[in-house]
Amino acid sequence: MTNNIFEKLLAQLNTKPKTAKQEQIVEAAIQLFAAKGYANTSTAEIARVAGVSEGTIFKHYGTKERLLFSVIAPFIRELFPQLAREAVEETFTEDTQSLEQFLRTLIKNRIQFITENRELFQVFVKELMYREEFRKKLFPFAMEYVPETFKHIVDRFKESGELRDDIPSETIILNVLTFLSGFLITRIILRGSDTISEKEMEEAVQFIMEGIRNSHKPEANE
Amino acid sequence: MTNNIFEKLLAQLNTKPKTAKQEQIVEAAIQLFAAKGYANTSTAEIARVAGVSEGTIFKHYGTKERLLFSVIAPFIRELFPQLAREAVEETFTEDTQSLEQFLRTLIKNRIQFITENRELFQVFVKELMYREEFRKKLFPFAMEYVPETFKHIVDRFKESGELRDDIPSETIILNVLTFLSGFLITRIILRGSDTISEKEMEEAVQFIMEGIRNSHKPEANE
DNA sequence: AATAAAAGTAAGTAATCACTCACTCAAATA
DNA sequence: TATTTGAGTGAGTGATTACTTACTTTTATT
Repeated sequence: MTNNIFEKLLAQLNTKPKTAKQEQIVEAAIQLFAAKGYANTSTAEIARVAGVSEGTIFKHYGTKERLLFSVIAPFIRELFPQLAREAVEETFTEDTQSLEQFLRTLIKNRIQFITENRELFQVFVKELMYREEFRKKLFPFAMEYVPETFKHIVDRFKESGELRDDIPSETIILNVLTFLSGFLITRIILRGSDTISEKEMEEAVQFIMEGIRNSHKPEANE
Repeated sequence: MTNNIFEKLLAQLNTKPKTAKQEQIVEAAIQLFAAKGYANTSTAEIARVAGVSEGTIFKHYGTKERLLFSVIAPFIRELFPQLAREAVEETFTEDTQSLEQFLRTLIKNRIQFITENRELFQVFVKELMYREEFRKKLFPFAMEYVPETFKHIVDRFKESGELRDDIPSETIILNVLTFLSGFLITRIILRGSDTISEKEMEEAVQFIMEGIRNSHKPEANE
């Protein structure tokens, strides 16, 4: 059913020549879906906000659901493959010196992208929670590309001794991603921040790097 | 509008003598809200699953929204005040010996509670994302009780030298909560786990305690 | 047993939903 | 210039929505 729609949309992304009204529709849809959620937004309201007839929406997108995927798909394409390839390569060659610097740059890069596309991120996360088939499509996708790209970087930092080698690389990557998803969801969605301060990002990097234990003072001296 | 509904429900929680049909309604609502989301679940379907007339739902709860809050409110009451008071006191007196042990016990305690009430946790998180007024009610509530209760424990572990004292207690608590929310959301909601393994919990505790940096080997020896 | 109050029901209601259809119009093509 | 094509329209469509109302049944009180 919904299985191949997503893939088809991802494939035909660049071949789409949008009309002016189509752009108005997409813009209105993003805004309304982010604010009220997909299920609570009617096609009539989208048409009204877009300044377009309701029929026009269905002329172009066929169903309400296909409009949703047309809106989300480009965001996902930018979020993940870029994360896994371009952004990493860029960051990695730029600041090869230290793990902490690499992590800091990468995190700031992604946080900036997401805060710039806050509404899309909101729509994406909310629908991710409601749609199992959507998750099933995306998890292998994310769980293949992301660790694949990070694995050799993690391994390299292990060899340099900067990264602890008593924990499997997969576990390390998973834990960092877990913290980051918590960070983004609480800040962008729950708190509704439109920006995240340098200080808060720095605290996050610190936490990922060091945890909370005081490892500078000797422990067994009591 | 919805402002005092939540508080009223929280207040009158224990004074409610539920009938058999009321319990069937609540059970059906939890199940359906968790699976399909509040907005995608009709009162007709709840009535059908509960084996009850649709009118009975409105007899008892008045509106669909009040049914939702009747379902969520007890969960929140158990999740937060217990977290902030009973569970902490219990854990703290039980294992006063080490920070790591305290953290481990507390985390396992909360993870167990949430996995035991997975459906309610799903409903809670999803609605939290869609309802701003709901968040505004809950954030002060959580941000008052939780740090208040943890503050003196964190301070105590700082004094004992087990917890790093170069970071404000509030930041430490916030970072731990951020990781935990990410942990629970990705596992319970996105991955849909019905249980979380001992191993995975242990890895989470490790990450919170130590981060990812290798602090055992000397860094400046190259 | 009589009465009152509460619990439960089934058939409504108006409003709203996603979506369709017959149509116009403008621009490209022949 | 004649014709085709695709964008755009707006008044529909039946289905579904949350909720109401008039009524019956069950339970509690005296």
